[in-house]
Amino acid sequence: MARIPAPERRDALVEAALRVVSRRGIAQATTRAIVAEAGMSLASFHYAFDSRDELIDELITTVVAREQHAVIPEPVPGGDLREILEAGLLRYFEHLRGDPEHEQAMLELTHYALRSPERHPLAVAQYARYAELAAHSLEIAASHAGTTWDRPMEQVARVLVAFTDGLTITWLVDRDDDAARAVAHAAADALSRMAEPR
Amino acid sequence: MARIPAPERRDALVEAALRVVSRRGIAQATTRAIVAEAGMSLASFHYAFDSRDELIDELITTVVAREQHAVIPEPVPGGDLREILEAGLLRYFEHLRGDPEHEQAMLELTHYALRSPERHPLAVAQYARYAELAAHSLEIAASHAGTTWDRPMEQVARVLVAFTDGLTITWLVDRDDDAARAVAHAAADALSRMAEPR
DNA sequence: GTGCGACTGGGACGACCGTCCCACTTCGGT
DNA sequence: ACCGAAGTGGGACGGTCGTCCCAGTCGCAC
Repeated sequence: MARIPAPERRDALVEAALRVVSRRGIAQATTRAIVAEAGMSLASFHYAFDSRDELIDELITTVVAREQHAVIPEPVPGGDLREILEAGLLRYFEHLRGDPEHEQAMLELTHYALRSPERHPLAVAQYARYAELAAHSLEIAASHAGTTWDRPMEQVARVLVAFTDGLTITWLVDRDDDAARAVAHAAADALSRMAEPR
Repeated sequence: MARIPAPERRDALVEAALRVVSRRGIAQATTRAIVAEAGMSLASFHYAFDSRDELIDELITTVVAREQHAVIPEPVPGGDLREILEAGLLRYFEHLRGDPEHEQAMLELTHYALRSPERHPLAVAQYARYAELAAHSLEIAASHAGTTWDRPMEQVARVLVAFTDGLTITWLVDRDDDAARAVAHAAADALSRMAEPR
């Protein structure tokens, strides 16, 4: 096997772990499965990481830091706030449809982190990151629509995160595209009513 | 040990399994942990069930059939539709706050079912049940408010389920009561705009 | 009361888990 | 050229998992 410095091997293992979690779930993401996915031997795993827990923690941290599927990157030309928000939510939905396993993996990682006190902060950080991305999108949306949020943006962002999450889980279960679009429509409606014309 | 007929033992094991899953997560719901919770010996498990998978399947089926935390059981006297819906969502939120582990367990069971093709229908049935309960609540709400839904109720119910789920996960992560109430408010707002005066 | 089917308990099985050990190979600095 | 550090591979460890076996015990129909 090619000789790879430990730091690079850590990265490769994290990527392999993400693929395994996405494809088979976190319960199946054993050291052996991850190592096989990365094409390494078992010893290389514990040369790069002290433990599986350490890898999972780094996986969550990495994937959260990388998260960028901003809900509203490009505004609808000439649209009002509600239309811009809905377009953003639909854009997220298309992202979800394109890679359902990734969002499923993110959700599983959240629940995994939620189960142990020392990992709970990772889940909190994950959703704080979501809220940050949501706030950024909302800022752009309001600016393009010429409106101002009628309460602290963090609160609006939290609502958007909740709506997005609800859309995700329900669609992952029933794969009902029309229903998901209805959720996006309703969510955009509710959010747009949290703003006032500037 | 007391002699218990197999059918009753099945029930007791399902109840014990639910407690274990709620308290420690489905990954920790091993045959030994469940049997210890139920105060039985390991052999009794496989006398009542062919396999752990069979128990988990029955656990999901049972707990879904029992699910009843209707979102809007009692209408607000004199309130309009939006207020009734918000009161119902807040009622659900109080239920969630009272037993967070149960909702966390339900979510974990969903993700567990989602991971194997033969169990996927269980998750679909779970969310179909949620939608059924939601539809029932919406029916009551609309009737008390003197309004009619402007689209098939199943669609409105699906949106309510998504909103409820989003509220649940985000609150389970950050335990932010005010944020959850804001989600309830926004969700009620969006839903109420899917109805017209009768 | 006796027999037979229902139920119980303890112990064992093979498989798989995370982790570790150690002899070996390769590489970069001198 | 060499030497220590860095990286590699295979195999083994103890532990836990789901499952199974079997000798034993209970309760009920006759």
